[in-house]
Amino acid sequence: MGGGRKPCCDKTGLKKGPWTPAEDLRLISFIRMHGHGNWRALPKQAGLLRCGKSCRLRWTNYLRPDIKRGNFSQEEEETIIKLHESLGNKWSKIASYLPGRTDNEIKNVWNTHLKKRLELKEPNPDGNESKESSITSSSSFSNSSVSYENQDKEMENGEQAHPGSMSQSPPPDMVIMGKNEDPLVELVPIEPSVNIWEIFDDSIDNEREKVGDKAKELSNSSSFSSTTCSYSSDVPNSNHIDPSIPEIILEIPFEPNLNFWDMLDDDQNFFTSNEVQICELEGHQHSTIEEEHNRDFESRRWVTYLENELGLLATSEDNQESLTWDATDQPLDPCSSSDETLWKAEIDPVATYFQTSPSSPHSLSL
DNA sequence: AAGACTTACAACCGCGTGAAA
DNA sequence: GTTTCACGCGGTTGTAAGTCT
Repeated sequence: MGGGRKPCCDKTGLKKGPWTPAEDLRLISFIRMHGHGNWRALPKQAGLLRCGKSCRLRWTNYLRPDIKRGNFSQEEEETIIKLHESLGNKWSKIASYLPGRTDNEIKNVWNTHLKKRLELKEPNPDGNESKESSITSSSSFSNSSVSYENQDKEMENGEQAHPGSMSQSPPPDMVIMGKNEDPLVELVPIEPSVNIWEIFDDSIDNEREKVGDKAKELSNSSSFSSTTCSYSSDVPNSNHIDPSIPEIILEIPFEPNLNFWDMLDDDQNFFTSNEVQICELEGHQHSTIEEEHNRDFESRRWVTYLENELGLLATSEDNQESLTWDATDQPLDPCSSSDETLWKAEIDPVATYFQTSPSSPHSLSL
């Protein structure tokens, strides 16, 4: 055969540029349901107008559940510097020593911060680096830092780190860095990540629980997210699509202006405020357990709302069948009285969130 | 206040490589 | 053994956001 290298895919008609929330959602839900055994075929199966490469990149660099977002710690930066000394520009190799960090992210950090810092340091090795290093460690991620703190507190309150992240890693608060053969063995703290999977997991798992035979396997835990553990093992890495898993990702219209990332980024505030309103309406007290309960509830409702906004709920009969959990099944939560109206009324002001710019994870770092 | 400039990072592109046919 | 396919990697680019003047 031969004839030179073929392009990775037929680019005609394919979308390029920033991903929209709808695309993200579609990709996430598809991978969540079917895994990503074949990136080339994935966009077609998922109904995405992207090439497989683009999907893979988006997933591995941004949407993967074990991505740790936010600023690089001093330890991480030092690790990168050391590893770069010995490995050079082997970003993926370096990334393998930094759980939750992607090669792309590390590459960017190196090119934007660390390289410059080292260049600055070299002529004056005695110079104090603390000032420079603070550029990356503290400059641009205040919001996510706050979220980390919140999550830390939540975990102190007994909630486990999201099991979907770092599923292959040692205990969530600390991991042994480095492989056996490598001299670079360090302990690097792993911060819990701001994780949209806490939302997606819950909603999607709920759907599976309610419509599929897999339900019983998944729903035997009393805690909210513990059934969603070990994402990476949860996602089948094969081409096989389990016919028993209901298809729920089919008809998401592309809405480039939806900005659910902002909401996700802001979910602390967002959910809290709505939580307060709803619970005030319904006379709930704010015990810790109830807060968790309510937040989970709001998360689910928000996803429902999002799906509704995206047209996911009402586009195909099949989908509808599998997506009626919020309307036909028993309430998801004691707080829920199936008052979609109330929910929409509460949420509508937030809909303005959806109408600004295309989604950008930047907001995480602002 | 507005334009210019800089920074940070998501995304794209092309190539290398291993597996399968 | 050769060819093709698919994936992953590293370099580069585009652009939004932030800062400076």
